[in-house]
Amino acid sequence: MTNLTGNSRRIALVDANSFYCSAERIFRPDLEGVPLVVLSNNDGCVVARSSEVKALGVAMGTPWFQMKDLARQHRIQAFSSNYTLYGDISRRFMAVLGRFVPPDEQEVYSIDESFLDFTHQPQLDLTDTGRMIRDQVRQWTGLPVCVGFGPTKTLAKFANNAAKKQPAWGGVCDLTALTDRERWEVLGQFPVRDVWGIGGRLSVQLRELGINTAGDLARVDPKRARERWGVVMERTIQELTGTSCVAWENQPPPKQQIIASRSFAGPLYTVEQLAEPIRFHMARAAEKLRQQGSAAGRLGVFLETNRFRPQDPQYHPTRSLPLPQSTDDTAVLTTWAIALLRSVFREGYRYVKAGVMLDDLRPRSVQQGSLFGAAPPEQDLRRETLMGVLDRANTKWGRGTMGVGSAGVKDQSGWMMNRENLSPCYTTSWADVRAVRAD
DNA sequence: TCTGGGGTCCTAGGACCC
DNA sequence: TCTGGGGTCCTAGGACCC
Repeated sequence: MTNLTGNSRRIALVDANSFYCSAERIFRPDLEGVPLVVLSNNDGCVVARSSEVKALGVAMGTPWFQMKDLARQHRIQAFSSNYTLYGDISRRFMAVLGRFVPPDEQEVYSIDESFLDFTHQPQLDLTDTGRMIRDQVRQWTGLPVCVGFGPTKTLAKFANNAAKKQPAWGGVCDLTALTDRERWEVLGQFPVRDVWGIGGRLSVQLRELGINTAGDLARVDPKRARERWGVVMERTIQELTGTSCVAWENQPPPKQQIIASRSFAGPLYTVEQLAEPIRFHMARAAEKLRQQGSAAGRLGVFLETNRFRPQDPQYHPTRSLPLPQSTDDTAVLTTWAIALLRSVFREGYRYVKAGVMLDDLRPRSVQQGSLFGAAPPEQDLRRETLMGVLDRANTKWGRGTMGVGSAGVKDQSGWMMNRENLSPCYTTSWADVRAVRAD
């Protein structure tokens, strides 16, 4: 039988429980124990469920309108997603975790998860460390978290999932402290679907082959798995058996693609109507582009009809083009985006969503000048200043304060999203800061 | 009537080039 | 009858993640 800890790394994965729900509860202690969901943009579907709602059998992604009866029956509280709040809570959470390891031994993996590498602190008892992390995060941010330890990232993720599912373990699971036999036993207790990298489709295929548990998968020959499913599956199996294949990324790599899109509040029908959200999304995407110091070499636009209404004629075009010169200029990008919109638009459809994509991103500093049509340097400089002013104004006074053309000013009533149950921005807006009375 | 948004990697086929 | 090899770009789709 394979030795699961042939290498001696000690990796932790810390993950907040029902992060968005827990973030809403921090400033509403009265919601402790109350069934709670957080909804996606447009109040469309459930993206976070408190444990009470999970116990009711509500699946992730359930459309909100389909569960309104259930919600009334069980007095489920629903919040529109408040990413300003969650982003700020996340920063505080990550800062607390950063106290346990040197900076390059923390990898912030997502808004609510972080890897920590304890390999270079062999003196620590990991189960004790896990408990300390839990206590400190709870005390300093109010978030409940679970901690998993393993010799690879995949096993650390697995341990974290195990800790969440086995309340008796007290929110901490250290696979590195177990004997080989115990470890295989734990792997055998959880379905293969719980393994990082095994989604709904693959787990069905695996089960048809009699591979039901994580332990079964760990026993599959990686080479044969590669022939059948590809290199990703091969790496997953190697990680499960203790061989590290997933790189450590303490610095988030620059994005290779930037997308901005939204469903509309209601359907749109004309190219003039669609131009509004396209301008708006292009402004957001270009802002993100400038934030990471990149310029885009390729730009795309896509439209969607409602795929849940088979009775409607369906059309979901996407078209992109290489730009003559890579740029981060909102006005230039918007002009091309509108041209693309006009080229893909067709009359007679009920459009429910539109978006833009920026690809072929490169650092702005090494941008190649184009032989033809390049702007003279002083004009480039003026544009750069203009973009800087625009980004600062939108940061300071709110998105949509300033835009190019009509991106920030026109009527947004037809397509701007619904957010009926938005909580206050307790930590980022002075108007929303909670008052504590001393009497 | 109402069904999220933003990413990654991998594969495969066709066009085209030398 | 015999019908290269290797590379890029583009598009599309499939799978996964949070």
